[in-house]
Amino acid sequence: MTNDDGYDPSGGGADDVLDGLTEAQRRAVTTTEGPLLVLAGPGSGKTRVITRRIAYLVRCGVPAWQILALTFTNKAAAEMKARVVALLGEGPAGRGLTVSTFHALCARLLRRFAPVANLPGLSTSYSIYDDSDQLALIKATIAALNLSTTNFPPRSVLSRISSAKNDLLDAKAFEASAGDFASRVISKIYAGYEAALRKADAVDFDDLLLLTGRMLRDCAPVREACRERWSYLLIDEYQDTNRAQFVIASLLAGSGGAPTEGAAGTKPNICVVGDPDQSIYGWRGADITNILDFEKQYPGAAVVALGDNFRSTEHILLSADALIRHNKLRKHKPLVSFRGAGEKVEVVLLRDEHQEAALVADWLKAAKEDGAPPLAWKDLAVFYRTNALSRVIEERLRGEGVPYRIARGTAFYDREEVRNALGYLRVVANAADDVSLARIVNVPARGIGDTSWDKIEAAARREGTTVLVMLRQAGTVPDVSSRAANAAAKFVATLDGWTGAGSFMGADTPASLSELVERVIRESGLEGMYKTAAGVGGTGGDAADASRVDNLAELVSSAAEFEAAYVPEEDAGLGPEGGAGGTGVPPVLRVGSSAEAADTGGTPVPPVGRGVPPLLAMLRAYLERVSLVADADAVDPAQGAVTLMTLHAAKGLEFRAAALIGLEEGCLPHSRAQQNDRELEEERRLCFVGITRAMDRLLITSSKYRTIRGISERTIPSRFLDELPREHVRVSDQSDAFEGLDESWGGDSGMTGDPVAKLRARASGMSEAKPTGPFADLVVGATVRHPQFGMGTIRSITRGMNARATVKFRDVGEKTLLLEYARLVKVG
DNA sequence: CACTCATTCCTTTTT
DNA sequence: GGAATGAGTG
Repeated sequence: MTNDDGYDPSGGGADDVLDGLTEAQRRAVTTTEGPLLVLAGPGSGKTRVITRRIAYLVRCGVPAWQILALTFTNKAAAEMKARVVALLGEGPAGRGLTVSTFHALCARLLRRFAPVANLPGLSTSYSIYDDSDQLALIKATIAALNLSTTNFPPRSVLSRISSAKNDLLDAKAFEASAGDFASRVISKIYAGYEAALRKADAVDFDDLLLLTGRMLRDCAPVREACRERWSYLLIDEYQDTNRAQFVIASLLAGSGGAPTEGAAGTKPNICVVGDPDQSIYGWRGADITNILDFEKQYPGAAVVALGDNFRSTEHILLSADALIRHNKLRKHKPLVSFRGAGEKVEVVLLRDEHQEAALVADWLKAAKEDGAPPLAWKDLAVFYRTNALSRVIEERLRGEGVPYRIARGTAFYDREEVRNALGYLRVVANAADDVSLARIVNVPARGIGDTSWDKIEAAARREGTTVLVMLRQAGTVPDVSSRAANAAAKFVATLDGWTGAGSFMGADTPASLSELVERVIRESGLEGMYKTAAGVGGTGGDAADASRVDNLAELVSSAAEFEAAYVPEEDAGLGPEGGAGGTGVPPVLRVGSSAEAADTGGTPVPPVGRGVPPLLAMLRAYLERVSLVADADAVDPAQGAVTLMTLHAAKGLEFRAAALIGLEEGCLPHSRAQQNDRELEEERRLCFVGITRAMDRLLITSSKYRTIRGISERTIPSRFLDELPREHVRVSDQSDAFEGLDESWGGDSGMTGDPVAKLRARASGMSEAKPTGPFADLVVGATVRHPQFGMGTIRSITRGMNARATVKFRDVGEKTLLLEYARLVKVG
């Protein structure tokens, strides 16, 4: 992006990097020494400050390789790097600068230091498991423990484990903290899952952080090597860091993660940038106190607040400001617009989601035309809380011929066909990777079905070896049919053909990465499988399958591209440009160069590349890369279409005009996020993020009825609508427009009182009334008896068709019951 | 062993 | 309303 105005990269002094910055921005850039907290409000030029700061450091004589900048997304990292290069020029000045995501940095540190740091079950060719791999593994673990997936749903077990890892709790620590029965069982699953990961020489996303944090904490030589390499640390989106990331940052910075005391005397050059008001990943383990307590952790830290907003007009910004002021757990910082008053925010109440979609479509068209000059489709966006809301909008936009794209669309590397191909590649790179093997062993169907697999897998477990080893001797496994054994032999032979039986040498071994990928796709039968499904020649086939074939071809080109850019020496070192030679650039991050490392008897490690066939090394690097690219990286509003996305995906982006839909209780404060103030305030921040994405125009809609899971339900307008100041918003009620003239005909300017207030009052009055109809005596808090489960208390209840209640039973825990069948009896 | 039909279960998801 | 499992049949 180049909204960085007229800066001339050819200039040489440090001062030109400051051109055009405000006073506060300037302070954030030039306060280079010691800890610094930058509170960057929305649209305050945060990215510009970060990139200028890096350029300023370099201009002041700091070697670029001493600077480490950490982000959350690859996109942010790439943009940051590009903008720094634009500031410094392509020359040697920026050489060795490390801009990386947390996860990518950790992946490389682990690959580099796993052997030194004594991390059992982790070699340099470890696999990185994503969500679906994790799910497969956790299911297998639950099954191996003879537990049922109904009592322990894999997804929720996984999320428990994930949050434990985010808090740096390993299975043992988790067990120690496990209070109730379910938690103790989960701690067993956790332990089994960990063992399985280590056995497969694999880590999950959370492990990347957990293991790196532990390595930095426990292994002084590695810690020292990192601290020696990087003396200037910069972290973006700090409000979204979790406990593990916090510890990693603290250890890298050199404060040891110890509050106040331990840091005495040291003044690490750590600069964190973020906005507590935009913290929206608490549910994923992000800990907002990391940023709120920064000054406690580093006493005497400099603080710069960037509140000047260059993005949104006044009405929009002040609406957002008024809203966020309702949060209690927050540090206030003033928001000031530099873009003039602009138009008021439009709040419209609609009858149902179809009317809402129609209005949004009309509004988008009008916003496009009304702009001066007229806007492009790509300047427009629609935001919603949950993905399910996009469907109706999509249908309408399609019907009206408005081009749109969904920011979530399955990422390239997430597609089934691509994941299958990558599964083969993972098995090639890591013969212990049983999860990937399970995925692909019978895709396409080659006669090794579930029964044979189970037997071979059980045999492998008995022998304490990997499934692939057992597959090689499938004939000797009892009860495996000769047909399956033959199929297994053929499969193994194909695999060996690609790897030269593990040697990666010999005439038949692919000479390049792209050739390997191509052969895997062809010889595995994947290509043939999808071609058949697509109907060769295109007749009668499925268009989706045709695109699968294309995607496989695309994978080959992605491998070729990677190969072209790949430099083995850089892979061995750290930092994309930490290359060999040059002016004082350390070629490789090395353990054992410091005094302390020598004290602890740290042995210098051989470079990673040593002894590894080049093709294998390249494959590992390639797989690491593709494992770490995520959906959000693909969000690129550069196309000629309206962007539809969740509020979470919208963070960090901006649009000339935006529509925020579904402002209803239960939808924008989401029903699952109203348990406590912390959750509710995060919902409010989510709304804040949505509002502050809009530059010129903002539409907010709320629908009186919404179809949720197939049934139409009466809604209550979101409390957040009440919190928007009426001097900055224009409210209109169109929900009755087609229901006759009895009420508020033409009353869309609020002459007869505020429609939001009226509706909210009316609806909440209704919900407070005594429930009627069946089960009227069952209210939240009531004590009930169940024929099997005994006594309990009602935690929550939903009425209407299929009425359910969640009941906390004294003996058997919480259960959700269908009232129609449960025969609950109220007691007392 | 593979494919099809029914039953279940639903937030958000930077890596 | 819909995707994503699991059971059951060919």
